[in-house]
Amino acid sequence: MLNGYNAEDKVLVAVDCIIFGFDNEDLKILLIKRDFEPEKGKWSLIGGFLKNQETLDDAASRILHRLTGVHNIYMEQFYAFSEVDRDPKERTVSVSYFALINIENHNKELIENYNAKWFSLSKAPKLIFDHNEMLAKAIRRLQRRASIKPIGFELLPEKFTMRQLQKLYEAILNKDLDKRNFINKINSLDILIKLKEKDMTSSTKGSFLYRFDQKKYDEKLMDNFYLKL
Amino acid sequence: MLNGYNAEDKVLVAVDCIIFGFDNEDLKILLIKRDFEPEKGKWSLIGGFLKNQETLDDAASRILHRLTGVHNIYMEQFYAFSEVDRDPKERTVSVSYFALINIENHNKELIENYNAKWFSLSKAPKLIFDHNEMLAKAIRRLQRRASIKPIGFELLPEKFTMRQLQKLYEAILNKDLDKRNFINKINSLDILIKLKEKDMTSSTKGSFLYRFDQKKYDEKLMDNFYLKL
DNA sequence: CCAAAAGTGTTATAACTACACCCATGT
DNA sequence: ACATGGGTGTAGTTATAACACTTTTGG
Repeated sequence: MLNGYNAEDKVLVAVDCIIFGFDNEDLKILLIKRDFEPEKGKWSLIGGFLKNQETLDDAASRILHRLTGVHNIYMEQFYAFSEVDRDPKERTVSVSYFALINIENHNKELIENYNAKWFSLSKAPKLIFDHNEMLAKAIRRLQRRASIKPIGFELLPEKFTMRQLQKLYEAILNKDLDKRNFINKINSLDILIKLKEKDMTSSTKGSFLYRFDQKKYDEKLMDNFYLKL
Repeated sequence: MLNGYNAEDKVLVAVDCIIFGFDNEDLKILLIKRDFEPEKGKWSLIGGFLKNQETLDDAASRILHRLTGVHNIYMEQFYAFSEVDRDPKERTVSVSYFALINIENHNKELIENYNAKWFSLSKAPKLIFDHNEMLAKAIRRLQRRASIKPIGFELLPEKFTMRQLQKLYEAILNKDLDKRNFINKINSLDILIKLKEKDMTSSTKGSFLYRFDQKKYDEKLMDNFYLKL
């Protein structure tokens, strides 16, 4: 390596992850009770520091894996927070990621060992530092993403019912949707496979299960869902 | 200050700015010819390093002001780039901002002193490091922003004609728009003030000038322009 | 036979797209 | 008188929003 930019300041770079999950009713986030100073014992997002030899994505994956035991979690970087005193201990810039995880599909013991807990969005506690601000921004980003491309399947089990999907979107967008309009809209996207099986747990009649069709989705390149001018 | 997180790695944090301008024909970006190693003499985005006692927004403002002489430039943080070897000299994480500037409204001498130059997007040269990737991402972000809220007035003089505005949107979205539909759409937003004056430079008939009405815009809280489900 | 959730279509309204001619003025 | 860019309206199409009843079956 060439000799560096000596005169410049170096700072700590943290990665904080907003982990969203869904329990068929509410949108939830995973928080940990912090076990070191400062702010020991307070609720916090899951985070860690960027190492010299990894990218931010690497760091986020590492942090998510350490807590949940799961690899290949859907995640997306969304903002760098940099108030000078945001961490009272030392100047730290934090790059935030949001992640979507199937709430059934992670290592419960790991999470318990980390003093982690799922909270409904509406019941989230006060968090350390600027983490509430991060959370608010993450929710807005998730809402936009969900309106723009059919994200969110990551939050459901592999097979799911229309009603589950609708409830998920209602939870993300924080408003009620009309059942028929929702189904028509989803069907018009033509990215789900309707299975022959039914889920019998939610009603006597049972409701058909669907799978997300990644192949069809990729073919359609659903990237331009924006309001067109 | 409490004593720090000693075991953690610190890195350099850079801020790189994609500065968009508009000359009534093309969307342009401002680039500088780099006058220090590595990659001396190559074209580059405008950047600098984050200092210990400033936020990322502060750093971006400082960098933009130093180059253009202008304060209060519209800017928006959009992504942190962190490939380990993106800067061969030293490990650097770069947080990118895009900025919109009225191309007439900056200090031309300053820009010349910095070896800076406006390039049409279609004629942008190869840039150092990962700056082409940053540029591509900035363009996509700008396009989305322009579809979502009436950004872009920042790129025009205070008084402008409908035709100028249309050309700007055509340049941003990189496609032709229908004159009548465009005007109807803009008028339906009801955020412009039609002035009595005409601009006589572009035609014999002259065309009416408009101003952006910040107050009306704020009242309307035009934040939910997204595809609704 | 009834409670509980699933499933299914139509109509009214709003938004978007495509499209062509006249106007004003300087040269 | 003509060349140049400015200005204007409508009709067809598509997307969205509002709305209520029937089906299934376990208890």
